[in-house]
Amino acid sequence: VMILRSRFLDARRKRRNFSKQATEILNEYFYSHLSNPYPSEEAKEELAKKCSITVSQVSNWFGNKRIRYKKNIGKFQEEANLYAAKTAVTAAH
Amino acid sequence: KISPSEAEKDLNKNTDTSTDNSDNEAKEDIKAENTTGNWLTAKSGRKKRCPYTKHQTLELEKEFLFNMYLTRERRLEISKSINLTDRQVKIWFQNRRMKLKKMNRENRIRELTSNFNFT
DNA sequence: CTGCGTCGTAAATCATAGAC
DNA sequence: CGTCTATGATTTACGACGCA
Repeated sequence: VMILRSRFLDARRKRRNFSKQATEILNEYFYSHLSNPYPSEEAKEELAKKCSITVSQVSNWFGNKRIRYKKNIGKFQEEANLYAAKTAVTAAH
Repeated sequence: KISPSEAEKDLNKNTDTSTDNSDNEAKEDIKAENTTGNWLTAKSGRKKRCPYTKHQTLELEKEFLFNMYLTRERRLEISKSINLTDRQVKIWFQNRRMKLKKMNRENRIRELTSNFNFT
């Protein structure tokens, strides 16, 4: 038990990139709210749950995303189009 | 409760309702200028972030251990001794308290999670 | 009105996972 | 495998708001 416990606690120490699904969900929200990409506390909680990460991590992600997007919109254009198309389809039905 | 920092956002807010249905066509114009809203408005005249030295951080950290809140006098002494403005010291303590709060929050959650998994 | 408190964030910087 | 860059986290600095 202690071994499992320490393993669990250690695992938490190393930063891992988020899963592809999590990033997918975060990006969907970001690009579908591009005019005001500031999720409310409630929205953050929901995103955190869906992504299996913490609310703080959601905040970090949006903070990083906003500043990096702003710093180089061109670099994100492809990604933006991709998610725009995706949400358009979703919205369509 | 709804209040938290809504003010700043209000400044950038736009009428979403208009975005939903939108009558496309002229979209391109709107898009080109407005897709990103005004949220990228840069903050003006802000001092550039300047990482503190190890010594400065250590002194601040030591003082924080002694007391989380500073009197004006103590703040002045410290700022002078480590060559920071007293405003910087004030803000450092504010940020440090927020950091502590966050750490406590995380520890609490972690403990609950641990119990769930191992007891 | 002053003045310091929290809260949420911008922006720069740090650390290192991971892509190549 | 060693280099780098992208990515998540942390560190300064404020603006907006609160309370005494």
